[in-house]
Amino acid sequence: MKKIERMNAIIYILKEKGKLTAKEIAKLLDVSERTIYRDIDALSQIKVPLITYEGHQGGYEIDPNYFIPSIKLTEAEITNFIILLTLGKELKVPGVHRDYEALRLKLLNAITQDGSPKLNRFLDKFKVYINRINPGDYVEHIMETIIKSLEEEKKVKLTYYTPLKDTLTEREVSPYRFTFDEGGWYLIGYCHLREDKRTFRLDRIKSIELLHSNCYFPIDMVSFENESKSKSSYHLQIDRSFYEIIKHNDYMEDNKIIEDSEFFTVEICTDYEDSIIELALKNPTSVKVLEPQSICEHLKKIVKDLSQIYT
DNA sequence: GGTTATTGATACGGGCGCCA
DNA sequence: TGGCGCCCGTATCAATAACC
Repeated sequence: MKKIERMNAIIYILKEKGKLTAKEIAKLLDVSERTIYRDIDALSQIKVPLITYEGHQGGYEIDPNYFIPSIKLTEAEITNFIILLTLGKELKVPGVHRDYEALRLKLLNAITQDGSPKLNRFLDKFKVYINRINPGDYVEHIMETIIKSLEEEKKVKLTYYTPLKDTLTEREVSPYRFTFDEGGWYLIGYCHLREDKRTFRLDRIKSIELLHSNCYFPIDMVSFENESKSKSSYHLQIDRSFYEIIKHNDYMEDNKIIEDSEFFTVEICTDYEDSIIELALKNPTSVKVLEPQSICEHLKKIVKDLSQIYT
């Protein structure tokens, strides 16, 4: 076993087994105690946080928080990580957006010198467009606080901006879920001020503080876990060739052709009602809403309002 | 084959805990 | 409090392996 391999092995052994004497480590690695002393010395020189206990019942320990960078990534894996990092930046994942450059450089630093420019050329040509909403800045440490609150099941205290009333309110929240939806990040939880479930857009949280008190959810909110957006059924008449274009879109995930003639008559089950309306408005010659009637009426009203404005 | 690095064996000093 | 055992720290020397 090479010295560097043995040094790694000592770290792993101490991480796994806790405190051991040089004699015990030597026995495990089948080398002399003296060799272990030299390895321990070498580890100390490279700032591995070893704890030494001298005397009776002495030995060596390693700081339990010491992180072992044991994963050697291939260039392909690094590329994938940087793509994910870029997605994280474009999705404005709190923290990732802020630390993007430092993280990107760390990953680039892990690949060969000739691999780095190649990857940069690719990244220059890699673009992600998230155009649903464009969230503002997040308050500092929002991500860390949310992660901690969800991990430890502790309440948070928020200062939340409500644009409709142009007001700031302070409220205690028991966080339940952290989600990304239609271009924005949201914290869902039980609001103790409103005594109800609320969804908080992250960029409207103006301050956040982790509280010591445990989360509380009323019994009738236990169904939180199984909650899902209610899906509705829509019947659309769609041009056959246009169907081929849109059939893999999100809102088409749960669709079936119920009549196959000059046009397809398609039943779609989705919670993306806005997308159905937008689809019908943008493509009147290719898409016609048949059901529900409420959507047809809604479309008529939009068209009527538009025709009055743009006479 | 010479040089350098690594390893093993041995010895000694000193810290620490236990115990009479 | 001092002896004892256990262990870490350091030094030295010789043997061996790796490298040029």
